[in-house]
Amino acid sequence: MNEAVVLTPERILEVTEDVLRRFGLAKATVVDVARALDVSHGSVYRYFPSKASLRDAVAKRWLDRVSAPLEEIASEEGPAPARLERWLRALFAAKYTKVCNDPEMFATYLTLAREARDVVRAHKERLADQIEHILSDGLEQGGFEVTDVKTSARAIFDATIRYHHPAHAEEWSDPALPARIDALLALLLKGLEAPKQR
Amino acid sequence: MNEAVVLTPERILEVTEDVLRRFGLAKATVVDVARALDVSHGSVYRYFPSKASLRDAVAKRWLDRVSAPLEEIASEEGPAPARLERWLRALFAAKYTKVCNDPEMFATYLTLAREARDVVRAHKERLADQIEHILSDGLEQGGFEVTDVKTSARAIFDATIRYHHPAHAEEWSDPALPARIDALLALLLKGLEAPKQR
DNA sequence: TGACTGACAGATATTGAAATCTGTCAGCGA
DNA sequence: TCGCTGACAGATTTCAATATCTGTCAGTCA
Repeated sequence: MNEAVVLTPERILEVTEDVLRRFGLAKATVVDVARALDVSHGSVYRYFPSKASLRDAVAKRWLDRVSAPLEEIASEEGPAPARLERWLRALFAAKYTKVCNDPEMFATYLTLAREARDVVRAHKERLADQIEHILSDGLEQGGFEVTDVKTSARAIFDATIRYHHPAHAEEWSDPALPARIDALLALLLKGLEAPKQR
Repeated sequence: MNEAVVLTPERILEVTEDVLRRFGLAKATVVDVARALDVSHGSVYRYFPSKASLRDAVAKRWLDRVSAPLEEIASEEGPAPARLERWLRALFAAKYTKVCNDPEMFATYLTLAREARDVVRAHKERLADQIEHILSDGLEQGGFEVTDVKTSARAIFDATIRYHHPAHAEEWSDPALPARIDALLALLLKGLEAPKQR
């Protein structure tokens, strides 16, 4: 199944994701991963110093797949308010889609992420930076009025946490979800908005 | 220790809290509670149909001790914006104080609350109603501009969830917490604010 | 009569011995 | 030389026997 290709971190990560999908987080062992790769488990330790570091790397891959497409939106041209709204909705949709399509895998990654605290911190910072970038554009364009871009970016991230943090995923099945998101986004965008007249 | 007083639901709840504090959630049994009350465990089942219902009642008591003082603030007189800010800060402070003073007991109640889903739902609704009341006052007074009071109340509740939902308690030790709260509240209050001039 | 007891059945938790896993490393083979 | 193997020690998990707990109810006692 796995041809005699060179062993690389990348290949180990791919196979690890596969093993996690088939065995589940609790059952998946380094020995399982090694078996799927047709090597001894000692070889895996040549590339990842511990099981924890392997798990961290898997978590990072997963989170990067979330933030990469958002980076696209953040660095687009055009009016910042609409772009911020699009960016936030994309973030919510990405998380929402993941839970709906494969709740089991979502739970796996959630537990993984809980343990990979540094990886998650970096991910959050990356997202906050993207918001910050949009806010900066909005300031220049005159559409936004904010005193401190960095602080406001964190505030936006925090204020929307209910719709992107996995701890609240259970409540995303609420049928009133779209309405609640609309209300929240309207409130936040109005809070950022520069006064129209004077 | 426990005199031959009549057995009441109230007394059972008090003693149950005590037992939870001493034994911890995992170890506390109905038999322990009965022993502390100097009755057989069968007697406890006369007042609470199951261990789950006893736990629910304990969770409710705990949550009521949070919402009662907030009710005070919500029904005060005076300008709504300042009152909303005070109400939210009181909510954050109540939760924050609980974690800091007795993290173990906080963890116990957190687990308890996770299982008492109906009780928690009612608690959240009660809080949202209080916000709604303040927003209504603000509408009348002309300080707030909102299209739907109920929806906006939910949005405020959701937007501040990071600072009152126990799932995020671990992150409340961030030294930048006060600054982040200030930024979030400023953003939200600006979002609710009625335009000053025309 | 009605609040309480205590023995009971079935469900759940604990425990300790056995199995498996993680992480290391000396040595093998290309 | 360099990547890999496989055996090993100590840590962790599993599993089945045992103990404890939950929820019930016929019966006691004030």
